[in-house]
This record gives sequence, structure tokens and C-alpha cells, in this order.
Amino acid sequence: MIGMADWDDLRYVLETVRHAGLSGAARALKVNHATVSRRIAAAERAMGARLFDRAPGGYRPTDAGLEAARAAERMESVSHDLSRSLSARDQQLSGALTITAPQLIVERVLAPILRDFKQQYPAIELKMIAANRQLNLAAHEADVAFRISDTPGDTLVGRRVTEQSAGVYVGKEQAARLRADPKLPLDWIRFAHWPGPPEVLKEAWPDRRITLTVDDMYAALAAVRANMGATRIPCFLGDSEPDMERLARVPLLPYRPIWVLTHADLRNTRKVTTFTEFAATRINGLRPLFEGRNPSLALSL
Amino acid sequence: MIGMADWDDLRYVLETVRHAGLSGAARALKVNHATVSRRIAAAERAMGARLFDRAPGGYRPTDAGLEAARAAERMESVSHDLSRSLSARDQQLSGALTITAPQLIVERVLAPILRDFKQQYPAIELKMIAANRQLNLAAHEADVAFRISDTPGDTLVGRRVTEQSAGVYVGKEQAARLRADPKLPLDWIRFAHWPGPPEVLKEAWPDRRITLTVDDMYAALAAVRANMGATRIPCFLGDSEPDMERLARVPLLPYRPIWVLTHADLRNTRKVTTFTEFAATRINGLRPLFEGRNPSLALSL
DNA sequence: GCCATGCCGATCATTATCGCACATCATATC
DNA sequence: GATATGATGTGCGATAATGATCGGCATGGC
Repeated sequence: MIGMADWDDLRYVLETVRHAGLSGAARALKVNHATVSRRIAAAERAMGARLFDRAPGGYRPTDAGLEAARAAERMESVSHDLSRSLSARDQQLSGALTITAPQLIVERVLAPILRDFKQQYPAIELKMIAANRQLNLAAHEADVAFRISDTPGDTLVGRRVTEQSAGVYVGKEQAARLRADPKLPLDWIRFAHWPGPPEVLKEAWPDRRITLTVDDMYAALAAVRANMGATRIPCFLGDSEPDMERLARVPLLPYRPIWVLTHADLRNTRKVTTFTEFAATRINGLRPLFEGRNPSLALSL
Repeated sequence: MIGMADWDDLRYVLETVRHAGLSGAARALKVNHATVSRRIAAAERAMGARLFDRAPGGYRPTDAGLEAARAAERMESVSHDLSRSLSARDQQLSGALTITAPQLIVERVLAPILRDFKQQYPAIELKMIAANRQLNLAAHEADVAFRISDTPGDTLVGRRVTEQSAGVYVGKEQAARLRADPKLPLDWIRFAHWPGPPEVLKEAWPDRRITLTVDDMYAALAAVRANMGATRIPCFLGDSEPDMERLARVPLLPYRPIWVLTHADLRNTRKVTTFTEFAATRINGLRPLFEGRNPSLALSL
């Protein structure tokens, strides 16, 4: 046989191409960079071809390296297919079930739901990945994902578990100051990579100034809580914060709905459907909260 | 990530499925059977599924195991594609070149040709696999194959390097006995899995008896040399044996031609075309020998 | 111009993996 | 029923792979 000795070496080649270097690949593979270097050397020996140009500041793949990486990608996709397919085969209500959701959804909404699910199905080992990064369900990084989105992608299947509304919220103290002196300008907390304040705000609060730019909802919440200003926040969050309230004279704003999604391969597995049904039912019970129609529900969270 | 930790484990699963047991897989992979056992255990742990039923006398794959093996087959095919593709990229007249041919072709025909090729292209590291088994060129077990066949398979490309004829040969001593007493019956050496003596033999030698059945050309040659009888042998072999001669009053018989073949991916690589041209030219010079038209050529081998 | 940062190569101690040898079990054969 | 054969499981020592660390060399910011 002429060729690969160890298929796993191709993973090292692939990650090194993807990260254009040993260090990045090493981090992705959770190994020491020396190991990546050795495995690549082994692959080059086995295939009898240079796969990378050792350039200063990184590895640049040769044509042969790119070809090897393409093959590795195909193998990776086979491996992912297998992984999902084996999961789909497992129709027991036991074993691992990996969920991912945006951090705030986990903290404010999912935590009690997961607790109750675990109580009802103790044999299922829940793993929760709270991340703002969108995990790759095709790569089987998770079985189920919660997403806040209008268009949750065409490769996944799932359903809207609820519509959402947002409001403009402001710290209690700040709200009191604004009530005392309606002439005060409105301090606005801007989201980076986001259009400015909503149009409807201009009518009630024509005079505004930006006090802070944030790129993260946690930072925005903290800033509002610290009375630095007002900003647009989904109702389920704003209404569950005791230190803030809706800004006067501002209507509810539309917000992206919440989806629960899974890969098509897993849509009919018992574990996944059991979980998604359970979570969807519970979240459905909170619809008024998400749609901003019943702030008091927030207390029950 | 849920799934495979080490792609190479899938090779172990695949070979274990193919050989229906640890021992066979271990031989195929050239490792200890304990290693196969451990890698399979690791794969089962990683995938969270039993892949084999440990049955007495072997491993029987579960459904999940079969599915893993199917995935492994796809990965294997990707690996083979890559291997050939990287070889095809190499247009140097150096590095490895693996040839396979039936043992007798190697011994009687190819040996001097390879010697001269090596002398002319010393940078090419020739590897010769003399095997009666037909190696899998798609799996890149070799770059070039010599085959004796009417139909060398549709997936490979190549050319007939020569037609062949066969003769009926008999040991010199036996031949003398037959000449002395034309009434003697003809001892015939039969090939297993092969039709009996050729029809044309009946005219000249109506009285025959089978003395031995063999399944291998080497065994047949030895038997003829030991004067156990006559049999059908390709001319290039029979005419190069000093201890045997063609049986009187028997015409030449048709025989399957010799092909030199390669995988389509490799057909345009310099190393492969250089070699096949070289070998084809040399073998073409021996055409009279292969076609039984000039027995004296055999001496020059 | 200097320092900080990140990347790669090399060396060495540590760890994990593998092969070997032996035990066990099942099957086939006489 | 006894023996031989071939297969899998297990413990231990040798070996090969890995991780940690340091040094050299670039690049980019102050």
C-alpha cells in the first residue's frame, strides 16, 4: 500500500490548513503544537510529498497540502454523518443529550426548564453549552440548539417556540430623574454592529445622546442597571430585572423569535423530540412574557 | 463535539468487520490483536454505542458497527483517492514506483527488464510485488500491474503488450519414452478449476490418463520436469525450460494475452508512462517467444 | 528603538500505547 | 472423551508518542 498510514494525521493537516499554522491547529485539536508538527511530518513522510511551506509566521499549504485538506474535509464530513447517524439510532431515553443556547436564554429561561427535564428523565445526561457562538449542528457539536433569529438556516429543522417583543428599558433611578425633569435628554446605550435607536423613539424622546457603546447584552444590562441610560432589550430580559423598567411613552418593538432547532438526521429520535416538546411546551407557557404582554410572569422565573 | 475522537479507530473497526474477528483484523493491520481490541473499545466509548457482539469464535458487528464500517469504507475510498491523486501530481522520475505481476512473469520475464530499467532510472525506487493475487490498483496497492487476461477489467487503463500462445509440453525423458513406444497412453497433468485437455489433443493422442491435478503453474512445471506427464503451458515458460519440450504432433494453442495496466488517475504521470513504455518495448521484442514462434529466444532471458 | 506578543523548532521528562507472553474458552477432529 | 487448533482477554515491561519548557525569530505597537 502506498499512502496514508494513519487517517488521523489528516485531521492535523486539515486543522493546520484551516488555522494557517501549528499553534492554531494545536489549540483546535487540544494538543501541544509539537504534536501537530510531528504528525504533519509523519503525514508528509507517508504521502511522500511536502504539504506545507514553512513560512515565517505560519504554515502555508502547498498544492498537495490543499488536496490532502480537501480529502480530510470529506472524511470529516463522513465522520460527522456517522456521528449523527449513530445518535439517531439510539432511541433510548438515556445517554448524552447536548443542548446549546445563547447565554442569556440559558440563564434566564432554560435553567429551570432543564432542571425539571432532568428530574423527569434522570437517565438522560444533559450537557448545556451556553455560547453566543452558533455551534455547528451538522458537525454534531450539539444535538439541539436554541436560536434567536428570523431565519434559522435552511439545513436545520425545528420550530418557532415563541415570538418576541422588545422594549426600551431604563434603570429605576434614571427613570425617576426623567420623570422629575421631562426636559432631560435621553442617554442611549448603543449596540455595536446594530442600527441606532428605533424610529418610534424619536417622537417621544427627540433629544438623545449616546453615552456608551456595547457589543454584548450582558454589558448592556449592566449599563442600564447602573443608570447609564436606556436601550432596546427583549422583554423577557427587561421585565425580569427588578432594577429597571420600561421607558415611558415608548411602545413595544418587534424582536426576533426564538427557535428550537435540530439536524434533520436527529429530528425523529426519541430523546430529541422528547426534549424539544418539553422545552417548547414550557416556553409556550411563558409566551406573554416573551411578547411583553405580562411582565409579572418574569417573577416566576 | 459528540463522536469520533480518532479517525484511525475506524480503520480498526472496518478491518474487524471485514475479517469478522480481532485476529484477522490484527493480521491485516500488522498489529497485535490486543491493540485491535483496545482500539475498538476506544471507538465504542467515543461513539457511545456497542459496535460488535463478542460471539464465541469471532466478533459480529452490530447494526451500529455495520454503519461505522460503511463510514470507514467511504473514508478509505477518500484516502485511496488522495493517495493516487498525490502520486499523479508527482512528475519526477524519482521516488517510489510499485509494480505487481504474476510470480512467473516476474521470474522469467520481468527480472532483467526491471534490472535494466533501474540502471537507466536509478532515482526511481522500484518495488515489485510478485503475487498471483490480483492487487487492487484502485486501493493503490500498486501503481502498475501486469495481468494475463482477456478482459483486464473496466476500471483500469493500459494496453496489451503481447499476444500469447501455449503449447503442450512434456519432460525430455518422457518424450523419449513416447517416441520409443507410440502406443503409450499420454499422462496428463490437469489444472484444477480448469477445463480438461484441449480438444486438438484428442486427434494426436486419443489415449490419455490424468496423473496429477495441480492448482499452480509452478507445481505443473515441476511435475512436467519430473516426467510425470504433459500439460498446457504458455510458450514463454515451456520454451525456456531446458528439461522439457513441446509434445509431438500438437499445434500451438491460443492463450490469454499479457496486459500492462494502471489506474486512470496515474495514466499520465511521467514515472508510470516511462515505465510502461520501457517494459512494453522490451516485451514487444520478445513477441516471438510469447507467441511460440521462436523458442530460441527463451535462451536469451 | 524597545518591548510585548505570537509562532515555530528543539530538547527532555512523562505518559500512554503497544507487543509479548500466558491464561482461558470454544470448536473441530480423531 | 482427549487433544489440537485458533480465537479472545489480561498483566507487565519496552517503546513510542506526547506535553512542558526554553530559545530564536519574526511582527506590530508605543
